[in-house]
Amino acid sequence: MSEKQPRTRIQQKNRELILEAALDVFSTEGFRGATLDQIAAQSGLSKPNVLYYFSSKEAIYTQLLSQLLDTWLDPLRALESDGDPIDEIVDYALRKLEMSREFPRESRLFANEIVQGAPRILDQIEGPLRDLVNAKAAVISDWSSAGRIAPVDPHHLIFSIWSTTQHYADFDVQVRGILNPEGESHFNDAQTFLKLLYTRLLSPGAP
Amino acid sequence: MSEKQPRTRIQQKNRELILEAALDVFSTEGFRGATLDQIAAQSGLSKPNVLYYFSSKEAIYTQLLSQLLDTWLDPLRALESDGDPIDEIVDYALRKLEMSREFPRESRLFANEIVQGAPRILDQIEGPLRDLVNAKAAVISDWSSAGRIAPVDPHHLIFSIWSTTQHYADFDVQVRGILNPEGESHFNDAQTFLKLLYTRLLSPGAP
DNA sequence: GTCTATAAGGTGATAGAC
DNA sequence: GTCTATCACCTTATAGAC
Repeated sequence: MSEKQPRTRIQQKNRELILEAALDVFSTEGFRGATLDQIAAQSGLSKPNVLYYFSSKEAIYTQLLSQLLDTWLDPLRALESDGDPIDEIVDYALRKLEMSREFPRESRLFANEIVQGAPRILDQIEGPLRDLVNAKAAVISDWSSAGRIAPVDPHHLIFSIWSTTQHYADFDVQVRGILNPEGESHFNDAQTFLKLLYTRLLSPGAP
Repeated sequence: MSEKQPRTRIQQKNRELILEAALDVFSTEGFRGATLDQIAAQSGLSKPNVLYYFSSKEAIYTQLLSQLLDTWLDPLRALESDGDPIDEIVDYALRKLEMSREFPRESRLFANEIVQGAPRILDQIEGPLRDLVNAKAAVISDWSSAGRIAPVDPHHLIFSIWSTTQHYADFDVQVRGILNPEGESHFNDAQTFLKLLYTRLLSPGAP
């Protein structure tokens, strides 16, 4: 079902070179916009050589997507039902923001895929992702019922955390174009803002 | 500087047919992913005929982009300094959400463009968009200083409104894949959530 | 394992008849 | 204004020498 297993050290190394280059190219050009020429040039290998390690352009892309989705959901998996509710949710948002800072290419790869209708990853969304989200939404819902956080729609809360945090990776060009920072990072301000946003939203005693 | 002016009624009609079809195709495939064949088929015209009305594929795309950016910013322009601060900001968010509901293709067109580095619209972002955002951020900042809303970073507040609202258009496939609605709309829940989110964020008396 | 050469099909754009 | 035919280029993928 998966790609052939790498055997030698050089095979392993070259496969990683290709995936690293492909992440660069696919994340900024999308699947259709990327070319094997670009990936080959970026990886330092020849085009036929790239196709020696992966059977097709699509094989590289789907390999990237599937191995990334797992890591991408780690922050949500880490949301625990036995912690302090507001801390758990705020920390989740901050972990997601940290992912946008550290792995913007991965975020944009997913963004490209989803904006274009998720033709190659829809199954994963309606399966594993959906289940995980529903499980965590139930946890949040319990906190809400118990009065430990202000009443809130758990699914839309999760969507808002995704969108506000991934925005700093996916729309990075726009954010920087507006804030016009000469190299300085806006992530600290974003962090402060998001902490405030979700603390105020969830603190009990709101309407 | 712009395209040739349409003269006859049939020219006007065909140009609109093409732009409408192009919006469909570009918004789901991105610039590189879209083909003239698709646009021609979708518009009901032949491929050479499409190129009779627009000099190139790129001409269609840039025409779409520039005429859309203007409408896209209308909700922000409508934010007035002499209204009730919280109402103004919440209403702005709701207007943006309404745009996502009514014009998801336009939202995705921009999303595709920005995620891929905004190669054809960066000037507009660093120019008119930046100026408008800074002007409105100043208004919000004044409200904050006057104690009429809780202290908040105005730029990141605007970013969060963009991201949370456009998410329902740009990541529509994901949202529906998770909520799994059999045709029923989730926009009402989104509306309730966003109203809550920004009301709680901005109500004076928060930490 | 890596290369050059090339096949095979797609794609943007133009020519020229009507 | 619209069509058919077609060019020139790009892109994925394979063949086969080394």
